[in-house]
Amino acid sequence: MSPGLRTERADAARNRLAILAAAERLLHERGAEEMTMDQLACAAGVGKGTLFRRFGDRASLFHALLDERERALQERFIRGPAPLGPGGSPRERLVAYGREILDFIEEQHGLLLAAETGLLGGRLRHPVYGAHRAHVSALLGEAGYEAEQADYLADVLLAALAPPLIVHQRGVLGRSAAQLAHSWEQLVARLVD
Amino acid sequence: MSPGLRTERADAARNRLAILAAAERLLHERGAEEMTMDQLACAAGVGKGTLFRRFGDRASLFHALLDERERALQERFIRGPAPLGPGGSPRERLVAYGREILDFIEEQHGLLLAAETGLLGGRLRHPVYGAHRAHVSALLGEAGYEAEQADYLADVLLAALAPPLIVHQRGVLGRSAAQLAHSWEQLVARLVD
DNA sequence: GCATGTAGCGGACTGTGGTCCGCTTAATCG
DNA sequence: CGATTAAGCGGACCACAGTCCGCTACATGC
Repeated sequence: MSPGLRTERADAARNRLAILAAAERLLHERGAEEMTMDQLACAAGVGKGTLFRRFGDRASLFHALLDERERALQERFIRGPAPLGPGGSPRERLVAYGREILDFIEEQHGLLLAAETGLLGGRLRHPVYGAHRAHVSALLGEAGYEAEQADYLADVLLAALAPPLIVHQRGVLGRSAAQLAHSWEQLVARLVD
Repeated sequence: MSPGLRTERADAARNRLAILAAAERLLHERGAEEMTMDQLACAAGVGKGTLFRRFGDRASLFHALLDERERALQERFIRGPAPLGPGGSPRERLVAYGREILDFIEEQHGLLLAAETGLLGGRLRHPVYGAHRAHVSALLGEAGYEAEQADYLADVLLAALAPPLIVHQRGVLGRSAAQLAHSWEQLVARLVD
């Protein structure tokens, strides 16, 4: 996949791929919740130390698994076709952005929740959050908000699309995906224009 | 404090108070993060089993410690004086509500973050969340929103006031308490009236 | 008081995330 | 090639949350 630094040792690369492949398989068989790091190390045929050396901690492993799809998602709203990508009004783009995130959560909620279990701040301090925040804030800036309020509102809008909240609304509260998309659209309409 | 059920055994009550007192003390000396359940059991002079029998898990212990202050907070916005309590317009009450929550987080952030570490949904499925949600949703209803959108917006507004987000904005992003209060007011102004 | 049933106790135990450190082995250089 | 070196390996180990179950002692009826 990624060429990586030229100095990655052959066995290291082999193990990294083995771990990712084994993780993918275990996630498919059991859920993310049931997969333990010991099981994964065993299934990948590596020691536990190797696992943690490569991925740091459990949450980061899930981030690594999401990485490819996350990258594609970012590509779509930064350089993809309108209304999600450049070309539409800020309002159209924000509405499309929300729909896209809701779809993404619909497909990846298992991984997303599992990746969320870092104690301090969760996803807030992850670089990925910064990219989304910058995007939303820029759209709000285009829509006429002053920079500081745009940043603030970006945090608010992203909080409204946070995986744990969406999953709660979908599952516990019984909201349909369509209802959430509609409510999001009304929210954006209130804030932009 | 609470009279409790008449059938609470004397030793049980004694232990409950000892645990809460010891927890309060340890939290003051070390932080919430550094306090382990073993230490607490030891400091309170009880077995670990007793600790978990009474409080269920670590997060619930912190909820119990917050309970009194949380109850007082709810009392203030449900039955207290305006503009927080009944008497003002929905918009005034929502602005005051946000300020109150921001103050509350400012004082209790240690406990609030520690109480947040439940895997599934965090505070979303706690009864306390339901009370806040009902309050905010009712105010939005008064302001003219239809019930479903009011519920949705209540979730969004509460997400904007979630302790991890506020702590992140205050600490990492360097926003002042006054800036956050101001941004909140602008947000409410956009959504109500 | 004393017997009796049971709520509550406590600490040994378990499962899991994460660390440590002596050993292995891939890459590099002569 | 063989020697050198350090990146990488792996599994024993640790800390901590949460469980289990035989024992204790509180409340209740006599």
